[in-house]
Amino acid sequence: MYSLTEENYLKALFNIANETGEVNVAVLSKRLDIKMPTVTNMMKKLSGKKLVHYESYKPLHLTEKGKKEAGLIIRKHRLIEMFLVDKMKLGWEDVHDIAEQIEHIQSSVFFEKMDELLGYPKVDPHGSPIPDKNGKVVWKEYNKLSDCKVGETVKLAAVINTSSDFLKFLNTREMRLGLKIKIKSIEPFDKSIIISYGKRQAEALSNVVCERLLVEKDV
Amino acid sequence: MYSLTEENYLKALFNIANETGEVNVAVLSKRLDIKMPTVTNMMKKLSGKKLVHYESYKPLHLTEKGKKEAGLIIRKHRLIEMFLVDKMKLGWEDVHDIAEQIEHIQSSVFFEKMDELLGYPKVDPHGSPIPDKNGKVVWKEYNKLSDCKVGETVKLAAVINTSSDFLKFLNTREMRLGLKIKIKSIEPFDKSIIISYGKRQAEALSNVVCERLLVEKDV
DNA sequence: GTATAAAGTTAGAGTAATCTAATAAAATAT
DNA sequence: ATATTTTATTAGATTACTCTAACTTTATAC
Repeated sequence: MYSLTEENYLKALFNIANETGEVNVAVLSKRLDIKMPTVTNMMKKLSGKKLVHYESYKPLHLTEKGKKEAGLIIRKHRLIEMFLVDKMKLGWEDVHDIAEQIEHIQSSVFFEKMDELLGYPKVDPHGSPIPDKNGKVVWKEYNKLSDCKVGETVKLAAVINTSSDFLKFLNTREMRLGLKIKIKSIEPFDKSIIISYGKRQAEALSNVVCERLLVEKDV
Repeated sequence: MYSLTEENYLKALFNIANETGEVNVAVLSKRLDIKMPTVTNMMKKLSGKKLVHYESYKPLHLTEKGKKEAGLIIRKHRLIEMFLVDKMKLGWEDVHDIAEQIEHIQSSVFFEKMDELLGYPKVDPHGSPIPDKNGKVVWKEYNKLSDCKVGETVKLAAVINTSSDFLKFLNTREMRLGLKIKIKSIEPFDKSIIISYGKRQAEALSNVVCERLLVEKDV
């Protein structure tokens, strides 16, 4: 259908738009580690295929068709991540790179079976929503841990910016999705916080970490 | 390491050599559905990488290095087929095309985990041996069903030339690996045979089919 | 509001893998 | 032994994706 290269551009456009709202050539170029002129060329190509709205010197937008295609690729990616963690017992810090490769496979039966075996999951191992079969994705409204108040008890629902290093850091603190966390105090100076959870009565987390942790409030 | 394209050439060279002994440009061209001049070019390239012994107008041979690399790719392919049948419950007629795509993935942890989950299998769902971690493959000495004598009882061990159509044909006859088969009679004229197995007391099989079924004699 | 910086585009070139057309070598048939 | 067919190679073109260098447009700073 679409080339591996095209799929990677679509996915990046979709993800950057979700993370930061606006996508331009420079940002896309950095994300994909591809030089700007190459990105411009590809935007013209994808525009010709009605996947991207492209106008010179303007921000980039996926068309509805482009969003759907991107959503379907991300659906595959997240299903695979779920499969690798749930069925193959790999760590959540290890699955991204593998999923990145398998996501380009063309085989409806393979992904349908995977979905079925997993029990039609709604989120991936990092708490990100899995788009439906039409590529549509619904984000639940979570709060950042950094926006919570002292005394609140919350449940860890998702992590932002799932770099392997960050996930390994969470592993050393025995933090995983579903964990109930109580906010014990917040340091006004640097916004670092002290939390308690499980057997740990006083773990300190920097604001940088807390901004990457999404929680549900009604526990 | 090697490109997807290079891997496909290596695999084809390996497989054709195993099936028919000699590989030349014309045969390889047909197998890969790639024109002969392109194949010649690639042979020179692979020769430069010490994967193929190439001399103009001579048959093609993998080097030891080439055999190892090809064996490792086929190892991945067959492990994946086993995984798809065993763990994902896909039919043995459906797994080849999917494995063909996943086999190019680079991730030692993924394939090691797969091997472990499968209990370190020695053969794939079609009875073909899975090369070891050095790419070495050992073929068991099987007999063709077409070479067996009347009265013998044998066990179905492997199938040759695993096209989807042939496997679907076997499905309709409820034939699968491990099946015990008794040869009831052989028609001298066309070498078709009558066998009995399971609940089936008299199934007729053409010689074409029997030549594709490999069996073990000591049951 | 002009100067500088950042972002974006155009033009031209390179690489990997493919093709077609023409030619050459080897194998086969008469 | 020559003619024909099959197999293989050479030469040159094409496509997809990438790059660098040079130039243009837009944004930012003072």
